Amino acid sequence: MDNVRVRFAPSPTGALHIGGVRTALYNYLLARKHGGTMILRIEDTDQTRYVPGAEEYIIESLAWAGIQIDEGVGKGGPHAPYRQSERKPLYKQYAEKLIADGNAYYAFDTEAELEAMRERLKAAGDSNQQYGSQTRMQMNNSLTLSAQAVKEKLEAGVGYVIRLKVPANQEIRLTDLIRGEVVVNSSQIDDKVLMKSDGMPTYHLANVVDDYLMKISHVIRGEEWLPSAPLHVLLYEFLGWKSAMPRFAHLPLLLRPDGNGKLSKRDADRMGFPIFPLTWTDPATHEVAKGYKESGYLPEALLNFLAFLGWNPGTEKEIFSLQELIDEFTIERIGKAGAKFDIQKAQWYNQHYLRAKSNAELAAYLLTDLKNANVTCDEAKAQKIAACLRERITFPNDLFLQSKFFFEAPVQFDEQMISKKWNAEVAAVLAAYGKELQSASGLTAESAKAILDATTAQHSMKAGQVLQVLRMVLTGQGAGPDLMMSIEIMGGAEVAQRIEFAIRTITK
RNA sequence: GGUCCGUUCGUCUAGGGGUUAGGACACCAGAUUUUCAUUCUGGUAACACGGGUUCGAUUCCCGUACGGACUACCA
Repeated sequence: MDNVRVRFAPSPTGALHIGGVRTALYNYLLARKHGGTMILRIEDTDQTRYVPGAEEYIIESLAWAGIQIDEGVGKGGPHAPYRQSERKPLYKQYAEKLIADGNAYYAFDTEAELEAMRERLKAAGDSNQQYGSQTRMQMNNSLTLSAQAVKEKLEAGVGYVIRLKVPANQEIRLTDLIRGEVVVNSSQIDDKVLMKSDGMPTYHLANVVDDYLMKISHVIRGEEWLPSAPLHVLLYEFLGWKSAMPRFAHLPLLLRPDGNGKLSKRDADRMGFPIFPLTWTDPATHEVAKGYKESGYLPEALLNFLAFLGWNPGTEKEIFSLQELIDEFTIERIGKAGAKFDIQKAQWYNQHYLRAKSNAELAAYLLTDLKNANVTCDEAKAQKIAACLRERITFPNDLFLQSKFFFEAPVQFDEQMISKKWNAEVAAVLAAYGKELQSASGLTAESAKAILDATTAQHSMKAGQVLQVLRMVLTGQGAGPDLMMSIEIMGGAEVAQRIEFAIRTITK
């Protein structure tokens, strides 16, 4: 496959949905696999829905995820500009060519007239109330008006749109790389607006024109576009670009985890997982939606997870680096059915990639959190903590959460545990152990254990009899990482102090 | 409603005319771990339904059901 040119073409109406990230990823994988070009085009033809900051957000999100753009907004390239609003003057000539060829027409219908038409058809029991071959001759357009009248309206500045004149009863075929051949009868397609009354093209015209001009080889987009794909095919035909038409691949949708339907922000909020790659603050409502990044997801984990939502290599391997994904990716192996979004699997991937990191890398996460909490800790200690916590974490932040007891001595102890396990004998052993540790030099997990064994033996006990209490005394918790390692990290003096405090508060 | 798309364990999926229908996540159990977690071992669990075609269908075809997308001067 040579000259693969793909585009990710979001519209800046808000934060980038996680499904959009997957669409971008698949585009990117195909581009990289074939040494092609990944283009970012911003489809901002709807000026009323423009959200400030959305474009920057999209660019930052892709950058964070590791999806690199070769050409496009924020990057430039031979087909600049890549923002459709800036390409506005370009589109009209194509619409006019369509009119000149008799494939499109001016329409002057007001909103009320359109509404009236739909009502009329509905009342007549018509199954589809569309502006098309059945209805266009009853409407207010350049097909029904005299050339003179049209000219006058245009000159008078009467608002108009340009509509595609979709032929009646004609089979339109397209080959979708994922779904095979799709056939639609043109009578099902309405006379779509190509140019809006504000002079902007609609998505349909803009995307076809731009894909052609930008020499796009593959259009990989969500399944929600499949119904309008035949319309796009028609446009390529009318514009005389049939031979240059890109190949289509309509991706299965990302579905909500429970029940059915497209994954939405509401579902994500309700179930407590992010829907956006980066934290997004809605400029209008100031509502904040936490992102994957801020929630502690690693980009490599997210990408691996996303890649497998609708695609798989056909082998049993599930862990893929971005490069491996690139090497293995093929459109043919993309599934047809929608995929329910399973956040647990995402967490599993995250845990996996987190564990693959070195203690030094994990320590860096911990140190950052510690610093934000105004807790001082040296690198060596942080690395030791990372080492004993690394098997227990899903997110970087867990390191901080689970290591709190290292920096903060417990102030109260579980009543149940005390009443069950605490007695004078245990207190005596603990007191003796604390004393031993205080004087022990070069304390390690091994020596801490040896001393514990010796101390308990002196009291005719076994280590197991006091370990749970010891953990409670030292950490305030009933469960946690290896206690002897924890003691090594805390140091003899600190341990002794905590034991002393516990004896004082519990026996009182 | 209409059009289009889809349907293998709870979830992501592999597979494909004859298989003990495979893996992963999740879940459950056992082992290890003094705890929890990890790790290891094992387990529960699926071809939506009905007709064809065929010696044989989960796989191919047709229906049905169910689900989804679309049906704007939104993308």
